[in-house]
Formats: sequence, structure tokens, C-alpha cells
Amino acid sequence: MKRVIVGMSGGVDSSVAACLLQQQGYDVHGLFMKNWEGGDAGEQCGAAQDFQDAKDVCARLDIPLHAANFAKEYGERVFSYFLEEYRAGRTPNPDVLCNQEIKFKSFLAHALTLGADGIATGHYARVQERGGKFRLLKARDGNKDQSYFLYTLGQTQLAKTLFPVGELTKPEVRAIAARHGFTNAAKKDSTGICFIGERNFKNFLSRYLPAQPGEMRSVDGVLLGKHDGLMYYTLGQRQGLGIGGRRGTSEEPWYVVGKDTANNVLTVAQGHDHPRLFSRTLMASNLSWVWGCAPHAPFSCTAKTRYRQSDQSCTIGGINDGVCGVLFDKPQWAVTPGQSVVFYQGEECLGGGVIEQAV
RNA sequence: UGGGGUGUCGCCAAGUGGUAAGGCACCGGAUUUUGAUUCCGGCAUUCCCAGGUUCGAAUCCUGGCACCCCAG
Repeated sequence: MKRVIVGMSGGVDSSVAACLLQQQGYDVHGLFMKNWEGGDAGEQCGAAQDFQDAKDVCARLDIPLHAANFAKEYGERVFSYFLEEYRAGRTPNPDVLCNQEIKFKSFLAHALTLGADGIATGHYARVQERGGKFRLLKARDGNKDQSYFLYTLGQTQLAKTLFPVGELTKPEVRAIAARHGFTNAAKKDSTGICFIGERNFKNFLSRYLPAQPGEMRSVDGVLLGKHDGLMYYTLGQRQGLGIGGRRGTSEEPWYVVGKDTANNVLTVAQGHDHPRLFSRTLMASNLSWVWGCAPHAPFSCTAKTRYRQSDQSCTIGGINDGVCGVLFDKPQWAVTPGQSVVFYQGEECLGGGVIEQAV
């Protein structure tokens, strides 16, 4: 591998990734992606700042910076799915799809046309080659590990991908950025949907999915208020319910425990640890395995039901036609349809799937 | 308009003479490449209103007003 094109966001991680690869002797190019056209003045400004930061870093490293616009692809393959899922009352994870469809498909293909032998990003994860086979590993910095978002990558993607900062901790990355005088050395980590950014979520969604008010009821059927539309809420959500104190009930806050899409009723229950919020098993679909094929089931491993969750022991069974069942040793909190369940064996990410339902 | 009860932050609710707990909600921040969760901070100079007693009242007195229950 000689030429590597680094997807540069303007943040510290991808900047340091480019820097490290250059030190390792690669012919490094940068590429700044714009995948989201919407947004108000403030957001445009933020995107412009990001581009400027990427340019500054590339200038300092004396490497070329390319630009690409995958907004069309993003809209067709990521955002449309995102809206469909929410419309169906589920809670999608757009960033998992963004990696699958944009960064490691459109961007990768584009990079190859630019004469690159591979790509690199600032993701905190590691790729390990052994006998021509590639494994996806957690980042060295367990606190920043982003392998969860990368479980859909397969052999063809990993064979052409480098994650330089996966071997470092976040503090080390910032230190390197500072040492090289990068303007973004102390820049705040970005959050929110990739390329779209931090938003008032309900507000943002309502621009695409108009309100559909309905009733909010307790598990026992008691009417507690109104909701603005089932798609604006997700399982385990506490904020935004607006349920104040009630005579005769405990002082615990209320959480979303279910969505009755047939009747447009949001079901809520009191207490973070309400039994209705826990489930021992789940069914996942759209399975994806890093190795390219499913392991022999049943087998035991660990899994995460959401980003940054600690590894949970479980058994995978009934793998069939891209679907499987997962039985956890301990009940899991707010397992949410639409989100991804990602499987691990120690440091290795095996793959994952989309949660269809939890029991 | 006979009897009884209640009126403290948007909601629930402590406080019965010593200078307004707490929870929920809400708002702000931290954490976080999804959505959530979690954490931290803010949130009644004022206690239905008007007088009065007192060094001092949400707490006592007087008079109103409002709501609830029972009886009519």
C-alpha cells in the first residue's frame, strides 16, 4: 500500500491519522466530504470551519486536500432509511449506515479512482491482518472505542482500510496534534449524527415527520398526558414527557416503555428500573459478519446493545437467513428496535445486526 | 350559602410562631460520532386575597374569595 487517502473531517482524530501515516512513509492525501446540504446559517458556518481546519492541517503537513460531495448518496441510502425507520416507530442508527454506505463504500470507491491503494479515517478501532484475513478489533483506548459503528465492514473494506489512531488514546492524539501545531488540537469532539451534527432532535425530525399527537398512558392504561408523535420518542427516554407529580404515586421519573403504533399511544412507566424496560432476549436481522460468514451457532460471546455499553455476556442462536436470536445472561435495559446489536469476542468485533424486537 | 375539609413553584408535597425541605416537570451545562440513558447546576424574598396581633407569621386572629365532600 502506497497512497492512502484520509477522510478528513476537520477534527483532531482524522488530522492526527493523516499525520501518523505520513510519518510511516505513506503518500498521504486528504479528502473532505460534504454529505449534508441542509442546515441553517449557523451550521453552514460550522461546516465551513471544519473545512478550514482540514485545510490548515493539510497545509501544515504539505499534503493535497481533495473534496467530495456525497450528499445525494447520503440522502438516498442513509437519510431516507433513517426517516422510514422513525416513521415506523423504530429508532435507527444512521451512523452505522453512514459508515457502511458512505465512508466505506462511496468514499472508498472514490479514493480508488483517485489512485489510492486504500483509505484511512480517524475512527478509534483497529484492523489486524493474519494470513490474508482481516479482523476488526476494539480501539486501544477503551473509552473511545468506535468499533460499534463499524460492524458492517467486511473483508473487502478492511483490506483497504487503516485506522491510525486506533492504537492511541485520545489524550495521546491531542498531544500529537498540539505538538504539530494543529489548530484543532483542542477542538471539542463532534457529536450528533455524522455530517448533520448536534440538533434539537425532536425539532429536527419534525421538519421531515410532522407531529401526530396521541395519548400517553401508563402500563395500567391510566391517561397521563399527550405526546406529539410516537417517532419523537424512543424506548427508555425520560426527557420530554412532561409528566409532573401525581398524587399517590412515587417520586420517580417516568420513562417510555413502549409504543403502540396501532393506536398511536405512548406507553410510559415510572422508575428507571421498571421491569418493562428490561429484556433477556432479542431478535436481530440484517446480520453482518466481519469474517464474511456467520460462525456456527449456537455460540457464546458478548454484545453491546448501544454505543459505549459495557460488554454483555450472551448466547447467539438460530442464525438463519440473516436473522438470529440473542439470549443475554442478564436482562438488558431498553433494548430498542432499529438500533444495532454488535457482537464481540474479547477485543474482536465479530459483526452485528439490527434489533427487530426484544422480549 | 346547613355541616365538614382544603388552599405553599407548572405538578406532587414538607413545614403549625423564628425567618419557604424534597421529588417530578422544565431550563442550562458535562458525558457522547445515532437516538437515549447518566451526571452536575438553575428554578417560590414568597406561601389564595385583605387587614390585624407579634421583635418576628406560610404558620395565630378577623373578614373575604376559590375549590372539594356530605347533607339538602
